[in-house]
Amino acid sequence: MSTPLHISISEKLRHQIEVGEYKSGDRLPSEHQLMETFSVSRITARQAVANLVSQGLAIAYRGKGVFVTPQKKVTYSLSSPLVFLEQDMARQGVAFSFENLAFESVPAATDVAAELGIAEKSEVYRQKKLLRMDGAAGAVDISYLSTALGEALAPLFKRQMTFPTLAQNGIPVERLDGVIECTHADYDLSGYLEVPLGHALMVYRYTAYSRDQQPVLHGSTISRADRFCYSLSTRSGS
Amino acid sequence: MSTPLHISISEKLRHQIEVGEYKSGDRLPSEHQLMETFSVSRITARQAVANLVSQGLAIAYRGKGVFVTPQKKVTYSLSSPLVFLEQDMARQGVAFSFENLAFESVPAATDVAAELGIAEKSEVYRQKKLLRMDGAAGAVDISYLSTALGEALAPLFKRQMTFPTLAQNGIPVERLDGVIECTHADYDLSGYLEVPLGHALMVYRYTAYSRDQQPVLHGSTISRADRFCYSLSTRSGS
DNA sequence: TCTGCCAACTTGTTATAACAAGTGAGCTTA
DNA sequence: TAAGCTCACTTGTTATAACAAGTTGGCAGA
Repeated sequence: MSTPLHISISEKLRHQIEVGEYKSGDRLPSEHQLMETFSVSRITARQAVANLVSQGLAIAYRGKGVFVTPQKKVTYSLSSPLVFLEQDMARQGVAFSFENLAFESVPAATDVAAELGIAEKSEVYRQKKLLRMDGAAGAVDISYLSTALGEALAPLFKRQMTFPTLAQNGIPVERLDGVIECTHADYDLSGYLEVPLGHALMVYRYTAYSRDQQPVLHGSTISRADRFCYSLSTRSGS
Repeated sequence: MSTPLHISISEKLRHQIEVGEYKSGDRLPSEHQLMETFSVSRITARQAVANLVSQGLAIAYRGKGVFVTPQKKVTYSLSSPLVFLEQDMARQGVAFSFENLAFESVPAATDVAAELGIAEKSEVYRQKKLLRMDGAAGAVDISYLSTALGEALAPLFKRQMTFPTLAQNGIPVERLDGVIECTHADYDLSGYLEVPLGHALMVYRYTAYSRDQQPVLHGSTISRADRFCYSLSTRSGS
């Protein structure tokens, strides 16, 4: 066996949770029951449970047992996770505008598929944008953004693409107390989405260029529905 | 001993990381070395290391060792994580305003201290706000918010408290294409913060009330600096 | 010198064992 | 009946032990 026993067991339990065999708030088998069911030691059974707990799918209470993490509807609010680079620029007092280059259906690249948890080359939607910095010396293209959307998010983006604000290819920007604030009007998809737990929704990538067209920053944001509402992880490097 | 050995050991290691005794990318003592240093079994030494790994402070490589998670500057953007409830309301087309009730230094409650990773009853800053919904029938208090801030964030909030927009006890709200959008002017703390890895920064709590003053929603958001930029987890329930 | 193997060291997995500590049902006792 | 205790069950902590598997440096041999 290449896969460890505790992984097999926790994956089996995770599957049972996902298909509803164990529902929200249900008690999972005790360590002793797992030992007998899978003929493993307590260490292994414990490790399997620990995997689920560390991933937030279960909570353990001493003396009581291990329970599926109680959850209500998992809603995914669509506005904030989309605006990392834009917010950063706005905060630095940089005026900018966008040009939407493409919104197309493409096969998922290997790394994107891995991050979204879907099969390689399955269909994702890619939104490409050009970010222009509007300086005194005229507009300069400083960024290229590529957003890969999974199935769950794509329909909302498609609908949004027909909105007037997006058709104008620009983001309303206004000045407030000396701080330029992006209002994200074209990002406000005004809705919630019920999505599977742990499901990655979007890979958001950008490359920022200096004024002499040298790349100075790569970044990526993966938005993921977790047991609460959603989590973001942003990695940026030179 | 009330505190488990593996907790003591991982806390000691965490402290050594935080004071720079082990720097970013350094190799931590091996399990065998920890066994000898602290006179514990390998299970305990392993558990101590696992604590650090699960918190993102260290990464283990089989055959090589355990290393402090390499990190660049970890910057914490201050605007987005503060506006969950407010954004939700704005998206639903509800006009609202705030009243700041208090900004005070208080001892951390047990659960808050646990979430912030600080000692119980150590000092945190609590901001209390009353959220008013402005309906046709007049203003109704619908929410009570309590934000507990750790040491890292508190100074910025203190400075912010003197800003004119906050002194007016309201958030600028404006109408855009039929959607009321909160501009978060008083939340834009316009700065970055370098914070320790894995450090929880803020516990943001709110309770929403229906018009007949019945509580209908509790929520909490913990913002935490992780090895990328930051992560948010929001839990809401009835 | 270069190649290849091996030994030492590392973390990962798994088993057996014992005690600690929290929970809850049920029984005993007043 | 009601209070309190006990016991069975639960997870938490810790020890000893062995093997698996990945890494690295050194040594032997070509």
